[in-house]
Amino acid sequence: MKKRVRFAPSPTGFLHVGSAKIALINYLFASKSGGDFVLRIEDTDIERSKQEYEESILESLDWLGLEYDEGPDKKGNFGPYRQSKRLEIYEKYIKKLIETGAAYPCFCSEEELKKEKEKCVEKGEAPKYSGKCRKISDQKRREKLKKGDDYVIRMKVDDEGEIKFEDMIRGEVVFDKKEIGDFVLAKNKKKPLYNLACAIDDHEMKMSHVIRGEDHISNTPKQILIQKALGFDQVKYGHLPLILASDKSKLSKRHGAVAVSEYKKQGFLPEALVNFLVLLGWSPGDDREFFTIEELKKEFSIDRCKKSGAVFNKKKLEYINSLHIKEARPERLAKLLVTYLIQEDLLNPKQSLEEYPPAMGAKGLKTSYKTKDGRDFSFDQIIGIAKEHQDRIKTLPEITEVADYFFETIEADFSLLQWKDMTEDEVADCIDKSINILSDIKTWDKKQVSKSLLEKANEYGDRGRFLWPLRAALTGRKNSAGPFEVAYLLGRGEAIKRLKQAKEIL
RNA sequence: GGCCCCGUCGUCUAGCCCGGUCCAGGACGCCAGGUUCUCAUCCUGGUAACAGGGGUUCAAAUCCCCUCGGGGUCACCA
Repeated sequence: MKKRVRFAPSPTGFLHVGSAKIALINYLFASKSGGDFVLRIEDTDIERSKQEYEESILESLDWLGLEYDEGPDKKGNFGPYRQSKRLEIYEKYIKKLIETGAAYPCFCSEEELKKEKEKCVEKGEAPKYSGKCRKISDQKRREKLKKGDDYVIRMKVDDEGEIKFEDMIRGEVVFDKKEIGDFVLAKNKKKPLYNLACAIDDHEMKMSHVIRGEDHISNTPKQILIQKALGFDQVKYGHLPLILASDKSKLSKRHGAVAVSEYKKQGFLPEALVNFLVLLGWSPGDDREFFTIEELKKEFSIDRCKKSGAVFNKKKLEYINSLHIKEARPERLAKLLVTYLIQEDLLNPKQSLEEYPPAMGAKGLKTSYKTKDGRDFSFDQIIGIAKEHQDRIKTLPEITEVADYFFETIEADFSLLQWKDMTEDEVADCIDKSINILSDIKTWDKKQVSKSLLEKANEYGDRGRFLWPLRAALTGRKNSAGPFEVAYLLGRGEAIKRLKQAKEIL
């Protein structure tokens, strides 16, 4: 039978990396076997659910590349995919549960319940509803209902027996029924609560497996009880360990960045986050660590998921990110980097209307760039910079620190230009030679620039005597990419200009 | 506190099911060295763990029991 799994976030916040991992595992589980991956929005709590959160969750999922087959913005045979649009379905089942006697209305006030609970806690027992309203006679119940008394709907759970289920990750898990108590199914017939809606939807949407976080493990017996009362087939469950903060507690906002969107902003690549997340609790069984999503789709197996929680280690994320940056296509990287360069004001985009020849009759928007110090800068140059820095940055925004000299005026003094014990004359001579070489190059391409400069450098016993002053004059920095590449990417005009400028201060 | 879950280097993990090949392998981090005009990359080496205690066995990280430790959950939230 075709596997069907779901990711069921509630739109009460941005997509948390922990939730993202759950979504990812579901996605991979489905992909591996050609099954379906469904997105269901659990917005039964209308107070806390927000449209903007739903949108951001969808956006994050899209960014991560976790495409779902069915969902609120996709077609599907089991919709609607928002619980707030499925109220009639729940109502139907609530009626059925009451009719069959599996559930009953409870008229206890919240204050009453609170007192009862306090008593339990005092006695050192687990707080549990007394079952008081179970004993109300049919007649009295009808009267109260007629009178319009406030009530909630509770599930009848006897004290006898236990609920067992075979967890895909943990093996057999057993709960004593007497620990559960008569839990609330719905605030009223039109306001279902989580466990009810979830159990019904998992059945109605034909889920074969439910893979979710460990924090749901204690909800599982309740949902099984509902499914049994309604005569549903039992779903297979799997509870994944939580992502932990460095203090080993559940990773939450107080620990720092938790939203997927924040990691996007911080300059992590989606495939890197995915790669990192999957490694939190899963391994292929050998020493491989680098995976693309496509590889994971083939390689992933739920049997290899660990039971214990894993600490979110940002250093490792950065490392994984650096690996994926190295692998990324320079064109793509350049587009991504531009955002950060613009943000830091190193680059300014200029959009202009581009008119095609009248015969083609079209117009388009053309983007060109100017550097902070007002020079034209082409997208090809940015691609070159991306290529040159792919193995120098761990996250995208670092580009503004390591490549700023390409975009603004630089300053170099003698102490910077000097290599070891070189004199001012020697430095000046080296710069003169560089200017001549660059001026004489016929075709300005990377190979030619490198070759000509390297030939000269090799004439020195210590290449640094030529290369260091050159690079320092070009970049104004102690640390940077190599002089050939920088000279080439800067362009002949700017490179020579910078060299002449360096000479002036000598 | 009740219930449930978990426990291999600081962290992510392999090994555990099917005891010996494990005085425990890989990765991140950190430290040292090499390559390089510099930095980064890259390469080499080092650092560091079977939570503890009992069993079972010729042999235990691996099987059993107990203890300890950590986490999750106990809503008319999801």
